[in-house]
Amino acid sequence: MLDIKFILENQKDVEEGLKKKGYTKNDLDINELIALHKDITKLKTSSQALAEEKNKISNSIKSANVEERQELINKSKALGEELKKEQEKLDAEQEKFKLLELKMPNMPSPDAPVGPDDSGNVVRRKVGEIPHFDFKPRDHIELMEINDWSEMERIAKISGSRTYAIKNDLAKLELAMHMMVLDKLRSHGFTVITVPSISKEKPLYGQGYLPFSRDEIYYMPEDDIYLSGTAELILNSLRADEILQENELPILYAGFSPCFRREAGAAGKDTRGLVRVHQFMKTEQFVICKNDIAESEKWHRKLLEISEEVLQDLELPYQVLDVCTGDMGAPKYRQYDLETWVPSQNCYRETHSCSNITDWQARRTNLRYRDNADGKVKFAHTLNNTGIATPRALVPFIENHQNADGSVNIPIKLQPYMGGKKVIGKNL
RNA sequence: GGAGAGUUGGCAGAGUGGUAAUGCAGCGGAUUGCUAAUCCGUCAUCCCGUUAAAAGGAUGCACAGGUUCAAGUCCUGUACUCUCCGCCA
Repeated sequence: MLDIKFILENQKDVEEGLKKKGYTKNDLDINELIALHKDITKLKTSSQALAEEKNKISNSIKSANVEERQELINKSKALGEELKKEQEKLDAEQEKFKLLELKMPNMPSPDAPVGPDDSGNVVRRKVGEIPHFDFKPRDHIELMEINDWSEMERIAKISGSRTYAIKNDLAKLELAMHMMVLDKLRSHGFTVITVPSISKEKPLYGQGYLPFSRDEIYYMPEDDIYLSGTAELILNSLRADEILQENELPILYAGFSPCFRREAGAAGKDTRGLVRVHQFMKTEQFVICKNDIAESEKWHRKLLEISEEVLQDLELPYQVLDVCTGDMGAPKYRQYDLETWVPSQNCYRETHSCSNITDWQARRTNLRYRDNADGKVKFAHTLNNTGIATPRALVPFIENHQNADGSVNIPIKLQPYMGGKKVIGKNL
């Protein structure tokens, strides 16, 4: 959500920002928004004048004598009727305004690459060496089969497509990765928190999932409840409607939760294996900081650095993608994706997504803090990044670390979380 | 699932249908000076207005309705919190 005052004062910049994000006038016309705002202001002024008059009369009734009293009551009643009509008009206009306002994307950073879609994304750097195998490497599905690590076919009959069941050391590995990342985040000052995977509707608007991508979300009508696609949803609303003290900031959360996605738009993509499933586990990094672009950009770099560290600890080759304006989602100001090398696909696949949302979400959740310098109440900035998401992260992990016999090496940083094991596999 | 109690500003906490007390914290100012105290203003959103302020006004007591000239206060519904009972990993 953008401040209407900002839109009024920077109309050209906002139009430019919308264009960069790939919006046309048909998608979203800010002139419509501005016209509505003008109407609303007019209606407010006239209805407030009416309310003022009515209040004056009402307040005089108490001390009026019997003769005057009935006349004043009648007058006030008449004004009340008039006011009600004005109010109804105002409410209708405001409702329209709100709907439009919720559709307004965040303005992209001037530093973000400009492009229409993922073709405009820019690789900033590649880290780690792509492995060269002196044997024919297996893909993660074969590796799971020969090591007795999964029940993919059986579980599909029970839970449907895009689900997974993994077992033995691979199941342990999944949890070990989360434990490692949670410990790392704790050492960086994050508060470890496990959060629900169910949510009411309002937080989805707060995050900016709605009104944009309803198709992606599981909904349970009997309870009017949604399944969360990420802990970001919950963490973003955890402090909603609060006015924090500046010295409480930054707030750093390391949130762990099962995550659910319908993958409605992904039919045919990644149908086999662990890359794209309806239910997964994610450890999420979430930051609430001051309304200061230098400050939130600092945290943006920090979050990216932490997830790069995670991939380095897991000894996985990856690249840092600077996501372009047309490919980043509506809430984002700047977005970096980390893509990790997947040998069987001979390409990098997204495993982390690191975003600076500035105050766009905080306006939607009404999350504010009192600034120490001027005592004013301001909207906070929020940021989020993946810590680790499984089972997707297991795909590059077992493929990159595989041996000729199908066993998989465990990097040294992860070994403590695997009971000291250096290698896992059936024949060990 | 059942019974009862509750929800007032950043926090604490009054409020019997007639302009939301008071204290603490924050911010601004004044004053005295001795490391702090005192006093005044401000301290949720919006309108009008202004170079910027000030002054003025509207709204705001969990949310949504209703009754009334007038609702924090009365009525209805919903959400949430607490206590007890039931069920339960």
